[in-house]
Amino acid sequence: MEYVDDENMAYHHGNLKQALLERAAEVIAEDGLEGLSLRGLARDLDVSHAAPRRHFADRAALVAELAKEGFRRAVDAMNAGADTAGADPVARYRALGRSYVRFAREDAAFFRAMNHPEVRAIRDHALRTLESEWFTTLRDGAARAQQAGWHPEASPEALVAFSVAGAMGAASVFSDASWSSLIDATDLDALADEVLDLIVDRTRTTALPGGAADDSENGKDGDDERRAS
Amino acid sequence: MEYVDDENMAYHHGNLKQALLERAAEVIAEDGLEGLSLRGLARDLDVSHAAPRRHFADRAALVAELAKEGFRRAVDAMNAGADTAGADPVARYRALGRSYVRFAREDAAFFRAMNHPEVRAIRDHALRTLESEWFTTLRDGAARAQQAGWHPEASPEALVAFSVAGAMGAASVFSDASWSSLIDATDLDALADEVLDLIVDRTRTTALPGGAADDSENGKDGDDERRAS
DNA sequence: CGGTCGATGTTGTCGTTGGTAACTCTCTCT
DNA sequence: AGAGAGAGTTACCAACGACAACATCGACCG
Repeated sequence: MEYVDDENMAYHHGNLKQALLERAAEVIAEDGLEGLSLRGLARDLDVSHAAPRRHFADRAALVAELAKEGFRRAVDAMNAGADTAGADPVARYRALGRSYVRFAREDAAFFRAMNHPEVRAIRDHALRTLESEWFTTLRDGAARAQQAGWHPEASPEALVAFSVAGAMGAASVFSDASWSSLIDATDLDALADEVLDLIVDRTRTTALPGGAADDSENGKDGDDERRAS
Repeated sequence: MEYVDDENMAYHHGNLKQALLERAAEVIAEDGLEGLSLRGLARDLDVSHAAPRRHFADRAALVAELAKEGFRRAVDAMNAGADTAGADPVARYRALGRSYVRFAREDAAFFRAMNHPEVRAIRDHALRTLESEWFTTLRDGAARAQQAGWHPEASPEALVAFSVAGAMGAASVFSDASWSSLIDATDLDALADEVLDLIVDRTRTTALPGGAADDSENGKDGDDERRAS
């Protein structure tokens, strides 16, 4: 089965599975998940309508695969973002959220797939595992931020629920053109940063005896990357 | 056309339109929007598969009608909630959010309909108007809270985006069993209240010279109703 | 070198759904 | 009484997901 390297082959498509996933992401980016059909994908790739079945048991399996990739990308982006934010747990936590919102905006097709009700109803084990991995990433970030003095008065469960709600809400609002259009803003990325400052409110951080949270005063825009859209 | 009063009539169903909407809400509550089909509704109501067409041009029109009702209920609930919260704009704003989350939990079928991607893509004028009415309710609440001293440092646009994100995020998380299951909590209503306290952080309210915001010290649980789930 | 075999793709078919058209029944109004 | 509108019915079509049976290609093995 190792005759695949890069390009197309005669009868066998060569890498139909990957091609299906890529085309599906394009379709979702254009028309949303509702506009995705297996037969449509097959047409777009010039294969027969039953060809996709060799690679995905059903439509749900295909979109589950996209959602899984989405969770992987989200977690990677969040970890990478946190790592560029330095050592302060609160700054790292904010970068976590910032990277997630950015992921939702840039990889909107994957974000949509992950959060579509139709996909959320899928009980695929690998998918749920990746979802809980994403959740754990966010939860641990919140816990570490709290240990560093952020919102010490809040219960850990409330803080994690607040984190999920804030991350999901911000990502949804800023990745959905229909929501953004209600908001009067020219630079959505800058606005997203302001919203993140309201979620990760540094004034609610009490300095702790340990010196780990000391460099939190490099300003609210401590992250090094700025987008130029 | 006034032979309709309460119950069924022989050949004509009598109030098929309302029956369709009610049954549709039930189906959505059970199986989500994905499980809703016009033919299924017709079967459930013992009418022919084409009967719904007399009342709804297509499936989108039916679910748009549900979504519209959802926005009406949400706005009503939010206004009613604010009115029970007294005069302090910050308390009113918090009650606004609290009522919205509560609406999302109690009228989950309508909430799902309002926020389903398939419905969000509908360009129905009345629907969009009601959506923007909901948005305005939230925006005005946030603006008044800010005028009363809440988050004076934030830009109005950021504050409204933060409000939408927080409200949508909290409502989504607490109305979706699959999300709630990730969070370790026994009393979701109490947890939702804690999350609301994190969103509407009263410690970020600076007392203003005008006395309008003076009675804000009736505590964070100033709302009179408590749910017993 | 020829044959088997599994992976991959194709054609054909079925049931369900949304959507449309043409027809029928019932009530109302003149 | 009869026209006409409202509401429901039957019949039909296209698209889709799913499934089964068949065909083709390359790999591997004797």
